[in-house]
Amino acid sequence: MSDNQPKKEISAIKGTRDILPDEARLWQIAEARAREIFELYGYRELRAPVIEPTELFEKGTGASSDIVTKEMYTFTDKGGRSVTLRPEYTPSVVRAIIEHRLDLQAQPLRFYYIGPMFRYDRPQKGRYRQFHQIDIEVFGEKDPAVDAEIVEMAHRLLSQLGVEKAMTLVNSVGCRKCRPAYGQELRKASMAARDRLCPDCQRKAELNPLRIFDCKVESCREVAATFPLISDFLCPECREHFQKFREYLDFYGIEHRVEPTLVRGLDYYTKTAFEIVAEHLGAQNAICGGGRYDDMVKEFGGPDLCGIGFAMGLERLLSVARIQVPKSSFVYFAYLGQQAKKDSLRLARLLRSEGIECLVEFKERGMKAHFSRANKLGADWVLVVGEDELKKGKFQLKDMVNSRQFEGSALELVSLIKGKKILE
RNA sequence: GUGAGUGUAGCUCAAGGGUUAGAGCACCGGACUGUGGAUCCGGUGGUUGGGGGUUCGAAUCCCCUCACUCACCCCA
Repeated sequence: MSDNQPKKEISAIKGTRDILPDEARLWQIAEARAREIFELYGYRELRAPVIEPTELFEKGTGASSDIVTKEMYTFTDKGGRSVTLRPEYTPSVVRAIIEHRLDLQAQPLRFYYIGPMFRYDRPQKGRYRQFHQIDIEVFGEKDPAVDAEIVEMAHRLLSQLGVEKAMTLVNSVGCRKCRPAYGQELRKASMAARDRLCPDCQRKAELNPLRIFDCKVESCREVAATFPLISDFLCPECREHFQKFREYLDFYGIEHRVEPTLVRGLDYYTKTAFEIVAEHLGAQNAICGGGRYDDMVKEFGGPDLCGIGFAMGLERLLSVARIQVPKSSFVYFAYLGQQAKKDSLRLARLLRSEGIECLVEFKERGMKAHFSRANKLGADWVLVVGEDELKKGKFQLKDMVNSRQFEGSALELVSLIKGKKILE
């Protein structure tokens, strides 16, 4: 035991942070808007645990994905089970559907959830180890109209939160019938051009040729321009689905750009993949990402139930949102003496039961100090409780914004405060 | 995991080898014992991220380490 260890202050662990009250207010508003909007479209909240068996993600997210291979918070619990803090939400919902036979309910099923996710990444702007997602999923609806509807719903939320210049990128990644052929062709092309690629892309040619498309090196871009595109390989069914999806987007008046190289990092997507990107977010500019995953439920041993959904990153969303915080108003009690303190406490109970926020501080102060304090705290009203008031049963109420003062009984002042609240 | 940048008071920043590391804001108190914001005065607050080295002398120069930030990778 060494006693000269450098004293180290305990701080939040890397990639996590505290959301202090001023900021938490913005979170509350954003979350409330999301819930309101999703409920308008028939979505209902489904809360799954933060912690799940590790195999859920190995199977669902994909054993070869970056998330599973190097970004999961995985540990062994006291019972010897391997458990993981969820890095994403979709596999949990799929698990819940199968476990509770939710597929027996009338379809389509629509769920939403808001909560923390965990990924052991190196933190940077817009990327944290504990981050928060707004997640929605629809099960049992094959019609591409629903693909467009969730994009439209995402845009409604963004516009409610004052997010401007959000660009929608769309693609179809095909299905198990048509995608493999494309993968082979792309690999063939990239391997053939290997010696003209940068070292980084030479590695990608073997591991994930799709990533060569977003290399910034000019020579790589030239090479990549000659590569085949998924759009030329889509089977008739996928092609039609993608076309209808885009028709519905046009129907909704949602501007979008086809991004033939948009694949998303998760293995399970089929057909539709999309992303919404925003400005001023730095390198991590995707504010929302989603797509269709028609095979996942079945692969988990469940019924043949198609799915589609998206996730929005709350941290990223809030960094581009412009949220008006409604002004709250409260009454500060300026009392003089022990008796008045108790009367203040009693009056505050009355006002609170009328829905009025009250603050009675326990430290005794002079009248000047009370007002000074009330001003600093941003009180809208100061209720003066002193000997004179107690004798008369009438109190002085000062409007701190207009510097006007009123006198009245407790009930008269209640209606005065409530009346003003309604006017605002 | 790789690379770069930054670490001085709660916050924003000075001091660039030379007394006891300063200022503004914030906080607490006073001028002002029944009425706020302004002004003035005073006060609390620092092992200069941590450790080692060079030097008569280190916040300052060197090495190590930690933290934060941004980027790569990947993604929300």
